[in-house]
Amino acid sequence: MSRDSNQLRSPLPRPFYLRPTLTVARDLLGKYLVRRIGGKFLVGKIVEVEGYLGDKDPASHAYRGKTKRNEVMFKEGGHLYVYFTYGMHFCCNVVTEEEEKGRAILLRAVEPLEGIEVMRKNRSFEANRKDYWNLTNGPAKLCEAFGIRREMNGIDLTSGDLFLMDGQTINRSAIGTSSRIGIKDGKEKKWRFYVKGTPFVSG
DNA sequence: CGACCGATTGACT
DNA sequence: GTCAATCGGTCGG
Repeated sequence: MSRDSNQLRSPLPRPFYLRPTLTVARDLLGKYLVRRIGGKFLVGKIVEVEGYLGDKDPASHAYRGKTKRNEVMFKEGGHLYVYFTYGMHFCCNVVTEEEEKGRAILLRAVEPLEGIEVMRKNRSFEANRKDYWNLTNGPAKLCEAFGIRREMNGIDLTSGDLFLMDGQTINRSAIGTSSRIGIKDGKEKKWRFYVKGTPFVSG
């Protein structure tokens, strides 16, 4: 990472998130997910996301309206929605568009760039493991690597110590599109986006 | 209230 | 390829 990008470690501004969800989803590819812990940083380049479109989308947690569990999805864009699933895993989403839309983007995979030793510790990797793409190539894996847990549900990504920042521009031709993974309803919607040709995507 | 099951992962046949 | 882990949300009675 260059010195310049170190100096530009500031959150993406609110308007970035207040746009159509699928536009934001494609634009998230190449952006950096950053967590500051004391003076140190965990950084990963986003390489895979999925859009979930609220009441338009039977696969979305927000499909049937606001509940205690999904209320964060109805906040203004730029907040973090963390949910608990399968009795043991956390996954995180970026809320998009204006308040009450219930739309969000699931972060499915990042490429580790900085703070890899901390990520290995958070993921309980054995010292001899060389397959470090397995640190963050799944929605629950990246949450574990970054230490994202229940108590971070609802935080504002435009201020504070967990945020997204500008990163690399991904050419349109380098973006792959597919059905979303792990859902039953809404398979016909091609709302998964990923960077082609990297070993850091899930699956 | 009980039964079912999930935007997953890792271990194992 | 199959399957258990593990628990809170959701839905039917």
